[in-house]
Amino acid sequence: MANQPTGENCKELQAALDIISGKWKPIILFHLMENETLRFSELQRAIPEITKKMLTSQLRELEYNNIIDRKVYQQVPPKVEYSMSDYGHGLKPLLVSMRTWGFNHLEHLENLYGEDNEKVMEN
Amino acid sequence: MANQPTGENCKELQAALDIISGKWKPIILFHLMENETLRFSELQRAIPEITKKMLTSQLRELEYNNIIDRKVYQQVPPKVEYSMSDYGHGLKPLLVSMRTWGFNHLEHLENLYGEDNEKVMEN
DNA sequence: CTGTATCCCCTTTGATACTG
DNA sequence: CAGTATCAAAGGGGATACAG
Repeated sequence: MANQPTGENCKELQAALDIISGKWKPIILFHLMENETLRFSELQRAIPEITKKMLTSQLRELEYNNIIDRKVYQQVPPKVEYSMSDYGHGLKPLLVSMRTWGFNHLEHLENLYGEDNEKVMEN
Repeated sequence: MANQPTGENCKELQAALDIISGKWKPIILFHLMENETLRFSELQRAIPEITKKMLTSQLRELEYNNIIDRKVYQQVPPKVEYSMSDYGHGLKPLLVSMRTWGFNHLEHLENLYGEDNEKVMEN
């Protein structure tokens, strides 16, 4: 997220990529798009392999970018709910377009390199 | 590009992201979208900060994914031309959508956090 | 001119323990 | 429950030298 030279032309594209790229952001976004609101622990259960640290940091980035809302209930034990923000819903069409293109691309790669080929591409 | 858990749901989205994310791929793609064909050295001049190693590896990935074509002229000194493939042109609308969203998002961030704020976000 | 081959660094991600 | 703190590992990216 720091050093992107990208010659003045595509800093906008990079801005978009910063939101949705990363190992966990896509799946977090999909869960929040499908679920209205989710608690921290519900997200953890939905994405079992993620650590609290990563879940926290990715949620914080999305919140900073106003894609999601974070609602804290002042109670013990704590309860925090995450949901897409109004603004964040504007990201949905883009995500859907990307998923569609990606779906077709995976098919395209199969046609090129065969059925059960995992992307090997060593070096 | 390796370990993406992404729970079966958004491997398609990840597939799309794999193509266009990375420090150099967006700018490489934009240059190739604007120029029909470019030689290796022309790309280097267009993106002065990139090293040969990175330029080579990113071009190879794009070629592997059939986004760009690589044409080698068997001559001395060597001459290699890169261009978007027919298939690769199908990526253009998506890239444009992302740039548009990113443009608006940068504006959105300005409204939220002020004019000359670089994204600070420590921690 | 168009690359490869090494070696090094830095950022991102992960494991684990601790806290209000 | 919802995090933070600390330390370690991994992978992407960079500097430089060499090669066909």
